[in-house]
Amino acid sequence: MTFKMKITIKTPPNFNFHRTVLSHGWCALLPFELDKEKWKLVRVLDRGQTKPITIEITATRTGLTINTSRTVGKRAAESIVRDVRHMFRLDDDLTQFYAAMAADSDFAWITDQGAGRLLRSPTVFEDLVKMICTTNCSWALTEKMVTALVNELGEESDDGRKSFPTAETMAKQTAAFYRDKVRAGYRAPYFSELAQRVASGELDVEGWLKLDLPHDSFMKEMKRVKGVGNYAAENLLKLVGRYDGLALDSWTRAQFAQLRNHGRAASDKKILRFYARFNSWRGLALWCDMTRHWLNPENIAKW
DNA sequence: GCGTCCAGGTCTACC
DNA sequence: GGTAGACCTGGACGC
Repeated sequence: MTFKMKITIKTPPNFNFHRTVLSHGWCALLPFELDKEKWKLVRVLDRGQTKPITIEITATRTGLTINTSRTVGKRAAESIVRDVRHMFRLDDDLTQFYAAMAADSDFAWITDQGAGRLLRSPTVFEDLVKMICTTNCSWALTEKMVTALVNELGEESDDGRKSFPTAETMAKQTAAFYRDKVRAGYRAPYFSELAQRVASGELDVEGWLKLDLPHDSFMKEMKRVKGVGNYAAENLLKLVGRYDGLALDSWTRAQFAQLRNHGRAASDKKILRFYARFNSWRGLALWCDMTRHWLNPENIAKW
């Protein structure tokens, strides 16, 4: 497609575009699309009352370049910059994290490479819905559910790509829709209930970004959403900037066994003990540790 | 092609 | 508070 307008953003000195884009699976879920040959991340952004806009993000030595699918005014451009800063965690202060990692020879590569910024969606609502789509199923099914949500309910951008549906749009659909069209199975009623709670204002998930609660209370709050258990809540906590939970699932347990326990299964307590020295950063330390090899050339080809 | 089994995380009922 | 079984899909496997 032809891009109409270019916006640039300066990034922090330790920012690593590749590590952030491939920090976890979100770059492979619509409305993100990754061109791994050219290292371009495409994203459709919801613009509220107006048509969604498609942006293409690439990295330069000192910043990000954003090409947009149409020319926009100053306010819209500022809003796009806000969304990109949010998605790439450009305003997260990781100073203490990097200091802790640099002090441990096994983890110093994280500081050296500027890993640890976990890509997120422009809204907590989108991250929450996607997180529920990752529970209790294969990654292929997660992709299928998210693709159906975007294709069935998203709004078209200038280039025909679609945005992620808003809570208001999702609230209008029945559980049968999520079961039959999205193939969400038993999660179907969870989606309609969640969307209705958010759309009505009863549940303010965007407020989680500024919510200052102890870990256990925060977990309790997130688990009030049906379909969110320990794994989903601890992963969501990472996306709002809290890293004290390990978010263990079958994949991370298997990875730990392979990379840190001579191929033998380890108890959750043992995994917790291993990363306990990183205190409130332990969840992020674990995730970086388990995904270090993702940027090896032979692994990039698999994305 | 069909039937069966299994993995995956959360919910609910029960102890 | 802890636990067993149900939930649902898709892939692997055997026939």
